[in-house]
Amino acid sequence: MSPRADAARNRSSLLSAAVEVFAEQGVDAPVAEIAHRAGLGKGTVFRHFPTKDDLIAAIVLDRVTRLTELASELAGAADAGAALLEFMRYAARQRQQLDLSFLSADLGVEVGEAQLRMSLAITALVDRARAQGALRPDVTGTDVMLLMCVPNDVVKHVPDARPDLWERYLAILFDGLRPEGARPLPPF
Amino acid sequence: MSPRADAARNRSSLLSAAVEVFAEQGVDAPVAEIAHRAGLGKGTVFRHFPTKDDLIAAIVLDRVTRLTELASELAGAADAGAALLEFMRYAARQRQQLDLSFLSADLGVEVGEAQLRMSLAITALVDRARAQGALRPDVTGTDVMLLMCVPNDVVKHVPDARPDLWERYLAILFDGLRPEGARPLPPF
DNA sequence: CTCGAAACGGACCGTGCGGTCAACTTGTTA
DNA sequence: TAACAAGTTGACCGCACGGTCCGTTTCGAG
Repeated sequence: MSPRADAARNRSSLLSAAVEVFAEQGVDAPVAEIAHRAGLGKGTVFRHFPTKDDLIAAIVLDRVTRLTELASELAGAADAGAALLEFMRYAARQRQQLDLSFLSADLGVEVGEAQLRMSLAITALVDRARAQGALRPDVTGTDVMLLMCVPNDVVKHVPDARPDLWERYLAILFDGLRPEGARPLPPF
Repeated sequence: MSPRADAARNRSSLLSAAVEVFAEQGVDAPVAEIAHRAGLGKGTVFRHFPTKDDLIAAIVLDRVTRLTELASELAGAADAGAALLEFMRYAARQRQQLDLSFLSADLGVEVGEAQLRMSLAITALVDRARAQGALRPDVTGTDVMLLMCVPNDVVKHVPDARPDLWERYLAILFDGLRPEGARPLPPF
């Protein structure tokens, strides 16, 4: 049986509302607020997502999937270094709109598998960029995956920052990933 | 009137216990746990620190002050670049032991002033390093202050990481701050 | 040693949250 | 349109936390 029409509509309303509310108030925002924003009752939220973490997981899954798709598309670009930079820009923009850490906090197996797929796609991108000499030889896909959240995390600490301030720190970070003048790295 | 001897002792026990507990469980750890760890009653915590935030502020104040002192000492070093790197290493180690963000979250004026003093000391260090050609021309003290938390924040996302993994990301970051091969930075 | 003030302890209170449930409404299908 | 399953609702529950309060203990000055 496919879900009832209104149920499907409400589910997606809830997801939109959750993204909005989490963006404004952080993930600690009460579930009731999300329900209200979607014009629904609190019980409905729990009908669609048995637990608040399940709701968060659904959002994270969507975002991780998008990132994976972009990384895969970019894998064929001629200039892998430029492609990687574009990927990191997209990730930063996505994270600027809603800051959810999708790395820690084990949310279910489904998200875990999606994270793994993303990790693979990023590693492919990084490997090509490194092979083309756009990255220092000792940097890995895992490094990039960990570092790609940095620009937003940094900017979060400055109040009233211009919305594109993260570009500045992405630039510094990316210069640190380049081969020019790179000192050998401590081991993983 | 100076405080009673046992009161002073208990106050410092509470601070130690709070550092321990916050390090293990994060700042959301219940106050009762801290009291228990110090072998005291919950009421005693609130006698010394009217609010949980006041307790956190006391810890932050201590750590910011230490950083400021170190930065001041290092200001006279011959190699300002090396001095700055050492400063960032100390900051990372301190933050590894207990991860408290002392940048956001306005904790009282006292902490605010201490943050300002630290900002000044770091800027002095950075200015000297830049003048010596150890840093790219367009990087500022504020940049470094924002970025010095990065290595720990990154490592936080990887479970079971070797305790000195932050060194790797500090190295990448610092290479990004160096003048070699630096692209011009987007504005502040 | 005495005694008052300072410090302590932990039962207690209010609040806000995630999650439940049983009565009610609505979409769908035959 | 009848009738049932699917969906919705918001009052309700339990819990955990920050903070209060007052009876009790302890320090230390005289």
